[in-house]
Amino acid sequence: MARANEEVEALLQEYADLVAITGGDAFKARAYEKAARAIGGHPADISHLDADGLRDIPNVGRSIAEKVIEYLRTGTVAVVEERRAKIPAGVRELITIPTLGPKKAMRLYEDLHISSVSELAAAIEADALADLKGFGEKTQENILHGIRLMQQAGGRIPIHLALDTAEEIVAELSQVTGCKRCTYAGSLRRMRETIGDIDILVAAKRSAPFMEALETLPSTAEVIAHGEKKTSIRTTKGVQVDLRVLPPDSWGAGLQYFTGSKAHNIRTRTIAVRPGLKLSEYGLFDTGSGESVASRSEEEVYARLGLPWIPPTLREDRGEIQAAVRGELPEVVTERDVRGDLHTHTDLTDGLASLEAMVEAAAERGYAYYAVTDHAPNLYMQRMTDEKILAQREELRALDGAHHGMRLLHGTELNISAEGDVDWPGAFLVGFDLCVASLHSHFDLDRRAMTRRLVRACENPHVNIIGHPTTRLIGKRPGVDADWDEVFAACARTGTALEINAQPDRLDLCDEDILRARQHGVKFAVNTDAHSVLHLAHLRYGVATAQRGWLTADDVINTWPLRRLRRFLAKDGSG
DNA sequence: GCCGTTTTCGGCCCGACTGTTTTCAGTCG
Repeated sequence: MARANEEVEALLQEYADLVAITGGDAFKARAYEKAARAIGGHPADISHLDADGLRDIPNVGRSIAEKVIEYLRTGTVAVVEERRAKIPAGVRELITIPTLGPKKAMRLYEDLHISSVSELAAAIEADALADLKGFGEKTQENILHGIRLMQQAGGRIPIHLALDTAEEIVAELSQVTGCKRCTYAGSLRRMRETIGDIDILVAAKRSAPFMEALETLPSTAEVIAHGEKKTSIRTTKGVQVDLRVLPPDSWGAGLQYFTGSKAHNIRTRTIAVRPGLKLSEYGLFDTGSGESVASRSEEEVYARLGLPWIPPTLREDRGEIQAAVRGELPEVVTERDVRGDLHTHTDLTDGLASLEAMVEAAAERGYAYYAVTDHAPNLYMQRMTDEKILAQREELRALDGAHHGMRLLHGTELNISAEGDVDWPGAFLVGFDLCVASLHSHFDLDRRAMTRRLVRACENPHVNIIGHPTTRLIGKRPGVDADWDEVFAACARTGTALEINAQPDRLDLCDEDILRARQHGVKFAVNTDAHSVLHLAHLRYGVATAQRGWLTADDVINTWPLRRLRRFLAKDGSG
């Protein structure tokens, strides 16, 4: 993804927030939000576009195009700077607290001069909000709860941001003379859903050129520590990056060591002890002679311990070592196994790209099939109608097979009501090739009602996949409360797949839920829920999550040949 | 601020929930 697109997206979103906070025209704020999203999701690099080219992007008009040009030329936009001068950055941070929007943020700032999340938390603790209009007891409670949720993320960053940063740095350091190997390790290589800091490893004889290269990158804001073996920096986005340079002969041992997890490493080191070996980041050594017996590659190190190579996504000490010893490691699903995406949107509802553009992009990924699943009518803001979705079906049928023979499936994303019903009657639903059904409201039902609701959705003969099942947003919203074992059992019983939603802020189901669901014999669908062409590439995060849940290709319905998938979708027991 | 037109102005993502201001503003999906 072009960096300029992301920068401009962030800038326009910031301006939209500032307009909303300062009480500007709500439609103006929304116009900037829409433009931000459109530019962020635009497949081409905007830094090569002129004003006319920019205006060809939907929701970008003359005024915004001018501001983008101003930004690309000078690095700033005057009107944004003006608003920034009026509103401290911390005030904008306030609206990231769930249940706290621009109006309340502005009141807190104007009346109490609160301009950071920590100040707000302190003010509530000190009962300083008592006389403030609109901040009753319950509101304060909700805000504190929201702050706690944010703090639980604990400064960890979402995986996709970490991966983008890491890949850029790896690309840079790989160019440095003397670089034998370079990659990222740590929780990022294990593809955990959030990342604390980024570990980069280099294999080279001399470390200094790499340390210097890292310190002088344009994205480096601060050098935290500088040494011969390890250097730590903080990027302009506030992410800590640790670089370690290893002797080329230690590459495998170092990679294994720095990939972790800590618990996995403790187990591997313990295994080494019995045959008289010692495992460190420099190699596997014979305790008696001190001689290295393996270190060049991870495969070699694991093999010398009597283990097969273990995929990084499994290295969490969740039984992978024991499984490896027994020769029962799962052959985890890979991105290459996935034959199609079964949950995607177009600009008929809230997607950014046309049906044709999405289909073309999907075909370029080499998919054998692809489902379009726009929102159904009960998500009122999307204004779906029978006519619109049927017209889309016609359009889709006309495109079917036109791109590298990729087959198109017409679907929809239904809304599961509080009672567990979905949008259309069965007679209409039967016309779809597949139906995803998801929760979009009523997240706070009690456990029994929520469980019943989800089970009822599974029992609907037209519902094939439960989309983003827990509806959590990482660092923002916890998943809904349900008796998941009962839901998983219902999925297995009814032939309803559970989605592994690959959006990096969802990753829903999460790895641990997948492990549990798998015990019930549930099948899964790894879907991107793409709202733009670029989102199709988020599949990697969903696949990694599936791997962390120990899934094989056989567990994942969208790795299956179309014929087998269709039998599953028929939901009549033949799948 | 964007868009489409009924072309320079009026509509734009609608409806529900929540808490509180007891008649509705703020937030969310």
